[in-house]
Amino acid sequence: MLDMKFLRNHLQEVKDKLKHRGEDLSELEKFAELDEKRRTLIKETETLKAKRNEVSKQISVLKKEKKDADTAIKDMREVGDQISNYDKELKETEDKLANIMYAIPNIPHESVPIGEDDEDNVEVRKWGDVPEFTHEVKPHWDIAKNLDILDFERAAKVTGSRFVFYKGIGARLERALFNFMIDLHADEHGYEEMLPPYMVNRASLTGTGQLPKFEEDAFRVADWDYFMIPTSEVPVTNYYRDEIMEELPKKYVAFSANFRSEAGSAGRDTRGLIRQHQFNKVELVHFSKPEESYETLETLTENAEKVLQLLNLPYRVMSMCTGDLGFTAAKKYDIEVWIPSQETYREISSCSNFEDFQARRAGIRFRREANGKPEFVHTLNGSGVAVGRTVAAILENFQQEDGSVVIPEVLRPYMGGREVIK
RNA sequence: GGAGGAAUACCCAAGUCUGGCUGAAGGGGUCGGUCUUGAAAACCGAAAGGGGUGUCAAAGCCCGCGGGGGUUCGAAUCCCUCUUCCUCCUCCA
Repeated sequence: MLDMKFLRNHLQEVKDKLKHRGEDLSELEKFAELDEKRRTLIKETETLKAKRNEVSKQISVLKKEKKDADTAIKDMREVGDQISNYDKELKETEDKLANIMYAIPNIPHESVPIGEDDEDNVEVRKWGDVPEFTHEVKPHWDIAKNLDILDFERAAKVTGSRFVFYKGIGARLERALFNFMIDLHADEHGYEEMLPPYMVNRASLTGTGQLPKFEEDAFRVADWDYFMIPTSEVPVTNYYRDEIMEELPKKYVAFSANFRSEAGSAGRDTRGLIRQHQFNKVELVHFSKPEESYETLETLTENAEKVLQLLNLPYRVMSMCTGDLGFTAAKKYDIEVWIPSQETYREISSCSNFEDFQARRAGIRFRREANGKPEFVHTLNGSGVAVGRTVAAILENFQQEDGSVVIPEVLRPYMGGREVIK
């Protein structure tokens, strides 16, 4: 959510900055009028309330002195009716205004490249050498089927499409990966570890920006108004919702399963681990002071890259252009890992600075000085990294001609010393 | 699932029965000072306190005592409802 006062005073400027996002901004057109109406109504109702308070005190005095207060009481009865009329209209106006504010995307940072879609994203850096194979390159689902470590068919029977069973050494690989990632971030990068709830309430999803606009992307628990988390960003960021944080910066590494309906993705990545309704992810979440958040975004991204470097997986870092930023981010880097069977890089991590966009929605603040006014923190998060896609990348990048897969060295202690999956 | 109890500002905590200058006592904490080699403790002093409106800034005004609604001229206080936490019983990985 943007700052209403800022929007009021810089409406044209905001419009200019948002126009490259490619989002529907028609809601913004109604802002000025509703904002004006709101403030007019506030003035009117508050004038009446001040009067009522005044006269009520007088009534109290009259009664103590045993004088007649009937006229005043009668007058105030009418004033009370007027107040409730104004309040009703005010509430309607504020609800409309809130709907608009919740629907306006974040303002892109000045360093974000201007562009329409993923074609216009800018490569920031590239790491590692893309493997060259002398044998036929297989997709990870074929490799996994031969090794009997993933079972998509039975998952489809047991649940439905876009679910998977990890089996045997495949399950061990997944577990090894997220343990390795959590340990790296907790022990080497100084993150505090967290295991969050996998379901959250509506207020939490509104706080981080998934609601109200993107409800169709989430799995909702019937009869509860709880939602399965699409990322642990949601519970971890909302950990401090409606609080004034005493210590800043704070950073957490959280592991969770993530649940996404993938509405609108029908037909895309229908095979394999790339796009599942449920997948594991290690997530990095930062709460930072405003002036430090862009430095933090770089650190966060480097922390995520380190995972791929240690696993020896080739990747590139892309700066998302204005048209591909997503609703909530002011700036976003995607880390994309090389997937040999597709001869392309695929997103494995997304690192974003939301500035105060989420903090304003979620009411997360801090004090600069002991008695200072509370200010909104900046929130950031990034995958560190998506576990299922890492499994896919490992199977494909380290596949051997005989169908076996070499396990990256850093994972071997987590794999009971195994060097190869065969 | 059953029976009770509770929720007040950054934290603790009065006020609720008996509605009326209660931004809301009192502490803690914070800040400044005395003392001390330095600190702690003790003592002295001070400021501020969440949101909105307003403004260059402020003053002022409005809201505000877990959330929402109601009664009343007037609600922290009375009524309804929801949520969360605690105790006991029941159940349970």
